[in-house]
Amino acid sequence: MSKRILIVEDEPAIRDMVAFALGRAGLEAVHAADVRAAQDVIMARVPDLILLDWMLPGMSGLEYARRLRRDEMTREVPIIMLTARGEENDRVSGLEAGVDDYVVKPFSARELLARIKAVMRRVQGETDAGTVELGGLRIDGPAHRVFANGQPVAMGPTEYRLLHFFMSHPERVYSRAQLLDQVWGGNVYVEERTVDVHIRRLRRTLEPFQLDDLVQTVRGAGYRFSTTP
Amino acid sequence: MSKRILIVEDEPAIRDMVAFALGRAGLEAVHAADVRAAQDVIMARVPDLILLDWMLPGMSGLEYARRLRRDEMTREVPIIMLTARGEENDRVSGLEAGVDDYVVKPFSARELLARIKAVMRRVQGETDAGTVELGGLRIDGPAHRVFANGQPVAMGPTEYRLLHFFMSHPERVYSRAQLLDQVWGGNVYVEERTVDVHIRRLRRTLEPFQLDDLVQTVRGAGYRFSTTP
DNA sequence: CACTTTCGTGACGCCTTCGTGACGCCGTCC
DNA sequence: GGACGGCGTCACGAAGGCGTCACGAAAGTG
Repeated sequence: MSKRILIVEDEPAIRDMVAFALGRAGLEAVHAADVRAAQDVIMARVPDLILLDWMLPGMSGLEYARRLRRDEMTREVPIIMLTARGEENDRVSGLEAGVDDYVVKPFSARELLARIKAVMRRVQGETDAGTVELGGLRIDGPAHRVFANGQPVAMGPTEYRLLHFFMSHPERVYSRAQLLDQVWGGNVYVEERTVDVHIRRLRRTLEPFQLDDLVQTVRGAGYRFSTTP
Repeated sequence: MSKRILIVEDEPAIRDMVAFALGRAGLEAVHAADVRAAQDVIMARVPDLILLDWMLPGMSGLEYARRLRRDEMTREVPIIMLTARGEENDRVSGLEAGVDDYVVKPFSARELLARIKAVMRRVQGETDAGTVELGGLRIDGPAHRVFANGQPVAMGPTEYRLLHFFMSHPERVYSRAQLLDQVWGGNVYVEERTVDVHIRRLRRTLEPFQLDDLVQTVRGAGYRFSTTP
């Protein structure tokens, strides 16, 4: 199954050039002219990477990028924005909104491919299906439900996102700042210690199932989800 | 220990602007006017990120980037290049040479900081590196864990950093001053004998596994990590 | 064999980091 | 509009590390 790239771009010239370049590189290009069409494509199959034009009919690309980042399905799909030259402030907003990289028009096919390659290599190994099962815990992504030893568990939205992130990236330490980035989403302004509190709440809901030691503290570094104490 | 950024740039105007911006953001800026000076800085302590001017006296920045990528010490330090506008082909060569990102002059301090932040976060999450295995010891960098003969070992943060540094640079003697630079970070004022104490603590945690003689004393010179007594 | 230098080691007090309960705010649901 | 649940922040306390010191052992030095 080859990598599928979604191009959200309304200018036919660029779209065709990109599609041609991707095709030659052995990547599958899917094209959408606006946000509505893009959503249809995503519903059919979540792409491996999204090329997003800065200006879209009806909605700015930046706004759409934020929306993609909020959506559970597309949260971890890398996004490369295609921008016109200039507008540094907005480029910053994009990076802060979670966009992975930029390519400035006019760009060469060669540059675009290099960027795509770099971004995909960067996120490799972090691919994520909706449902995860690990160490007595199971998360059913589509159903948005958690089971501990087969028993359904109730928890708040933030706890859920935190647990989901941890289970998608086990055996790895994340600092409070990283968790704020990944779980709370790009640039919310929240105290770092807030993470501690939610770790506590997550542990408390897992306590009745003796699963609270899956969430481990690494002093001076952050937290880790691991099945081996 | 704050993050240390090395700026390799010969134009004083840009250098000062960058240093000022970094300082305000709580990052430590170290500056070098040419490649030779940069190497000196790196020898003192490997920086957390390198800002590299495209044109340098004596050597092109791209060439230097390649050299940094070949060197064991700096292989995994992210590099951001500062380039003049234009020359897309070369930008591609840079990405292929392992440069992590570009900032095009003239750039705003805000954009630079956003890029730096993005790159550091990216590298932090991605790196499989930091994983070392040597002489019965294994350090899992991402998981922030140490195994001795397969058994997990608990230790404090400083012990961990010390061991990690030693295992990344085995068979080589480091003076107490060098260890303070590399492990504690440049500008901390601590007694040199403090190193002794942490060496002692590291040995003690390795003792139960008969691995404590990996850390060797070189009288009058410093300490060494070696698999051959 | 004295004498000096260097290193190992245990103990101690301070400071940072983390866990935890409580509180107030805000949105949602009856 | 009242109740409720979830979230972010704070304050306090406990625990764990860390840096320093002092003393003794070991290794050079002459």
